[in-house]
This record gives sequence, C-alpha cells and structure tokens, in this order.
Amino acid sequence: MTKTSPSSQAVTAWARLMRVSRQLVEKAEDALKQAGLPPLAWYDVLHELAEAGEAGLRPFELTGRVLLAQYGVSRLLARLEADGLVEKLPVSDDGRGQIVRITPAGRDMRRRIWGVYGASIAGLMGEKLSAEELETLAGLLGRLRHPPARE
Amino acid sequence: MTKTSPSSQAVTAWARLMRVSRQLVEKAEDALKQAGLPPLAWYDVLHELAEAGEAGLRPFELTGRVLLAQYGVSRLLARLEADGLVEKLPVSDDGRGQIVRITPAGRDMRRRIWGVYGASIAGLMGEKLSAEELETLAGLLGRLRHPPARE
DNA sequence: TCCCTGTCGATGCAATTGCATCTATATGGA
DNA sequence: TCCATATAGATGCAATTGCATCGACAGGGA
Repeated sequence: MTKTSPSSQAVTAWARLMRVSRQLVEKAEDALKQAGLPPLAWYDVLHELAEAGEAGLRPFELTGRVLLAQYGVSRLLARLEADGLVEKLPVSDDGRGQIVRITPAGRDMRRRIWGVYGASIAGLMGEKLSAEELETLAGLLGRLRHPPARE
Repeated sequence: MTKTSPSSQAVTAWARLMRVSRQLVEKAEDALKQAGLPPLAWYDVLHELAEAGEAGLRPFELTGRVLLAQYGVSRLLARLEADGLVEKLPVSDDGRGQIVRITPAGRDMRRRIWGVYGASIAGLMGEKLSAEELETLAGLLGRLRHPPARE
C-alpha cells in the first residue's frame, strides 16, 4: 500500500522541482526563440538521430527516447522532413514502418541549436552549482525516475 | 560574460532535470485525470487563493505566483468562476481590477484534488528519497531559481 | 483640465496539442 | 489458408495555448 499523505520535505522538494524546472525550460526556450531557432523538442529529436548515425531510427524508437507522444513524434518528423532536416526511408522487413535518418542540414541545425542551448545550460546550471553539486543533483533526480530504471 | 559551453556535469544534471520533471508531472496529471479531477494548474490557483483567505487576490498577483501567463490566469479564472469555485469582486480603489476569492465549493475542490495530488507526491517523491535527501534536493533546486531569489 | 503613458484584464485568431480513430501491415493460431 | 488480434504511423477534430492587441481605467506632468 502506498502512503497517501506526503511529508513536508516531499512537498517542498516537489514544489521546487515543479517551479524550477518550468522556469528553466522557459528560459531556454526563450533563448532559442530569440535566436530565431526552433524549440527544444526539435533538438531532442535531432540529437537522438545524430547519435543513431547512418542507421537511423524507427519513429517508435524515438517515441520512447524523447518525451513526446506517438502523434507528436509523427507530426514533428513531418515538419523536420519538410524542412529537409531528416529523411524517411522505407524499411524492407516491415512494410508498415520507416527509417528516419538525419541529413547534413539536420546536423547543421543541431549544431546551431546547441550553440544557444548549451550556453543556456551553462548559464542556468553550470554557473549556479559546482561540479560536485551537479553530480549530487543528478544522482538524486535519477532516483526519482519512472520507471526506477536501468542506469 | 557568460560561459558558452556547459560542463558534462551540467549537461547530465540538466538532462535528468528535464526528463524527470516531465515524467513526474505527467504521472501526477494522469492520476488526477483518472480520478476525474481537474489539472494541476487548477490546484495551484485554488491553493494560492485558499492561502490568501477572505482578502482574496488580484489576478495580477496570481500571475506572479503560479507559473502561468497573464492570459492563462485570465482564462483559468473565468472557468473557475463558471464552475462556482471562485468569485470575482469589484475593487473600490482601482476601477480596472477585481478581487478573486475562493468559495466554499472551491475549498472543497481543493481538498479533493489534494487527496489525489498529495498521494502522488508521496508516492513519487516521499517513497524514493529520505527526508534528508529531499532537503538536499530542495536546497540544490533552490539555488537554480530565476531570479536567484529571496529566501 | 487635458493628454500621454502605463497597467489591468479580456479576447480574436492562429498554432499547437490531445484524443480518438483510421489505414496498412505483421503475426500467430485454427 | 484464413481470420483474429496486435503494432506502426498518420490524421480529423476538438480543446488548449500563445501571441498580439484591445478597451478600460490610473497616474502624472504641462
């Protein structure tokens, strides 16, 4: 049976987590928008595809990695393809599916987004906490993951 | 001048923060939805208004406290009023404004949401980390706030 | 008093998101 | 083989959100 009433420490930590995470996302998104760059979700997808390399990824694999619903991935990929940042290839052994691969233009866009996004991260996190504190934070957050997770 | 390239620790902590916070919000929202209750934003507003008591709050004060844009507050208050959870009163010394006050039905709704929301917090945070760890987490998150903040 | 500028709150419209469902293909069992 | 069920991905429609702007009033200076 699960406890139904949270401790005061849990409530405080929860409130901070909610507030701070939303503030930081907002800051990072603002910086991108101001630079005339697409939103963070685009970066996430381009990043995953860049890591996947020439082999590419199936859309359903992406759905698992970025925190986006299936229809969100479908629509985002449509936009990325329309902008020439990714390409869709048929896959031989499954007629329903496709392979999505990042294009050179996509890699370039990823780099440009990172220029701004990375600077935001440095300013919002790197300047506020020491390397040790950041590791502590990451460790604690890791233990809150759902599902409890593979390291 | 601000650093433009984040440390690996900063990137890891950032990624965890983004992922975990979104997962937890999603879990909490799902629980509310499944219980047939309104979303978290409703709770935030009802909570602030409950704390403000009979004096109520001006909408622009709410805008500052909950992380919602001005038009978001305006529209949410319209819905809450339509549902009888809050009431809007004219304010004598400022003809543009209004005072928003929670109603008994609003207090009741807040309690009902808390029954589910509090249980989510207990399950998602209280069960995963000790009281000390929660305090550490809250402390670290607090130092990431924007603006750097009044304690 | 009369503007000019600023703030409060609301809203029209476009873009985005969520939900439900659809089509197409795969897979396994009778 | 044929059917029932499951999975991949797309999409119509409704609800929500963001952006820009509006109307109403406040506050100050000339």
